[in-house]
Amino acid sequence: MDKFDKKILDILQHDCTLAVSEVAAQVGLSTTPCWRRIQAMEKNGIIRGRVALADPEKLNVGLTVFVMIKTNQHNPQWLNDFGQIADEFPEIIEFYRMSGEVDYLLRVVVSDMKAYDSFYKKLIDKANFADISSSFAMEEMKYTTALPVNYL
Amino acid sequence: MDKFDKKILDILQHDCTLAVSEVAAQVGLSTTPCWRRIQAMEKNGIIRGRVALADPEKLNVGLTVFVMIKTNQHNPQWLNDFGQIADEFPEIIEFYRMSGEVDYLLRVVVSDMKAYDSFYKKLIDKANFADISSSFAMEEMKYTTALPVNYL
DNA sequence: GTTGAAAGTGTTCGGGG
DNA sequence: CCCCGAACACTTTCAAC
Repeated sequence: MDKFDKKILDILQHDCTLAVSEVAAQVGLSTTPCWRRIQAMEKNGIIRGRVALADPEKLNVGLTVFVMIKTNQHNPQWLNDFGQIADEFPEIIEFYRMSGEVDYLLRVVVSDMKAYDSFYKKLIDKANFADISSSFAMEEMKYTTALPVNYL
Repeated sequence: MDKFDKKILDILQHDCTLAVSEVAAQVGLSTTPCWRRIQAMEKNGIIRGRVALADPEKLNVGLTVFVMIKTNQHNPQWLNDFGQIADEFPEIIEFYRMSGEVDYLLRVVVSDMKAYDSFYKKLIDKANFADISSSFAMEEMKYTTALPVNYL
């Protein structure tokens, strides 16, 4: 991972529709080596994939809710079960196991409060929690899928 | 947004490297109308862009921290200033204005605890907070950029 | 909506320095 | 690392149904 790879990755993390020749020009390489570097990063998994990003408002999922969950069943079985449940809900787009007070944190996207209530009921119907609390996002100030490349 | 558009969008949200002909086959359309639908969704902003996704571990930003912030300056000026500060930090990849107890929530990615401490110091140096607390993610159970298409 | 086809562009590699 | 170049695939349109 030299500076060329970092630049290439930074560009592609913001826009992957660019032609390889265009990327090459921006980083100061010719097409062939630039293309080879991209191939390499795809092969070794640095680049996980390329996806289209959709507009939440236009998809009618403008409400983001963070759900903090505490459990009293701290075993692999429960964790595994809950992981599968989370996979079934397309509304759950992020899901972390946490340290500290809260055991799990979810980011959920729905259309509105009513839809969230409906989601909430479905969720607690499927899994058992010691405690669950919801925090509502009023505004998305920043959202990027581009990871910083300067910790290397 | 009929069922064809939903299917197309769902596919592209998971993989946008597919050829239009491939997408068309999967949704049960021929290439031309499928291509037209994609163009339309790009034009009206349903599709915001196409990006490459990178692997956090391999980029050395495997530690996700959620930062909960309270302020005592509830005015547009402070909000605007803080928004600009957040933009300057590539470690801040998500940033929400919240309702309830917490005023703002950040998702921050860094390499390790030491790097987070360094980030933390830089952050509180630039902005003034009434209260700030950090929650650390132990494990990323689920992360997807694909929004659900069934709230339409 | 469909098919088929043409033209332009980018990819994906060879082989050269 | 650079350049050249050729084969191929895909995109992008158009015309006709």
